[in-house]
Amino acid sequence: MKLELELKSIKPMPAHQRAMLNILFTASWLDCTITRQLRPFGITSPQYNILRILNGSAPKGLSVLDIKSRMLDRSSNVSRLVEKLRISEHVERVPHGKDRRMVIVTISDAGKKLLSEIEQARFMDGNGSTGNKLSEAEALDLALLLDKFRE
Amino acid sequence: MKLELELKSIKPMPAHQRAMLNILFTASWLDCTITRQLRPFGITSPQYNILRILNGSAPKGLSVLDIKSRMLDRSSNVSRLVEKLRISEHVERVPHGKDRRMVIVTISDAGKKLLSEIEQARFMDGNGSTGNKLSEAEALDLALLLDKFRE
DNA sequence: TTTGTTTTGGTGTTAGAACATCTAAGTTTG
DNA sequence: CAAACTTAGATGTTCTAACACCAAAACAAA
Repeated sequence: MKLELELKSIKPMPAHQRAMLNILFTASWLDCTITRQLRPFGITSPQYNILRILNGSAPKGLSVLDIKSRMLDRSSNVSRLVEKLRISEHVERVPHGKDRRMVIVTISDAGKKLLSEIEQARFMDGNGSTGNKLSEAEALDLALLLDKFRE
Repeated sequence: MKLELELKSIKPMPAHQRAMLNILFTASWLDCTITRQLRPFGITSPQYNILRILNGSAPKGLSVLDIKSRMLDRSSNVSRLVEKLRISEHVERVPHGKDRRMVIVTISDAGKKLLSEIEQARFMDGNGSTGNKLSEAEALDLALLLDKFRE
């Protein structure tokens, strides 16, 4: 649906403002659907984000700051999120050998299992994952425009 | 900067996933810059959103549910946000004549003044508002792709 | 009318975001 | 070496998002 209809906006907006509001609105919409998809698995969206980051760098682990620099939302509190994931046994924490300030976090087997379960469920869900209405070329285009938007 | 660089991602991502992550990342980035711009004015980003909505429908006011349906982030708690804005005297609340369940919220003169101050400051800021690196056509394109993404 | 349902807005609760601050370990410099 | 500074991570605090739930008013049906 067009943004103007979603927001019941009457007056037409300038193109740049429309793009900006649309980014915020679409992200909020997307975050909402992801949260809904994750709920049955007892995991939150930032926790899921961390798990995917760790999975991407497995079998090597990452330090807390490394995780933070790779996160979508960099204002979040990685220490506490990692602690939650450790309690639910989806990640493991080992002190770094050389630098005793550092903690290396790795995804556990249970964490990997959870990720694949979630991936399966999302695939089953709405005949493929969210946002697949776009063609391959359009998805590439969208990503490029967003990169440029942030410049 | 390219998303892959921002997130220090090594492996190339499928186009749809890249678009999705880019939406979330860009929105988080955008929200962060907006929050920083609003800080000197003692107002939060959802509060600012409400003020703009009310300004758009002034001099008529809107009910709480009407505001909610027009918000970017629809999960937010409009009652409490409006109460904050009422305390800071940027909005006024009057009970609806006919339907005593309803409350009509309108922007105050102080609220309008704040909005124009913010607009000025944002214009002064980074030689125009955020996201202006896009051409008019690109901004239109981006908005269209986001509309399609949500389908 | 009375009873049940829907709509509108407010509130209670919990987890996390947004900030600052703190401790310990490492690094640099005099 | 010691003192100053930097870095990594944890923690304390405040505010709010995300949910559920509640009360009152309007509405509908018997």
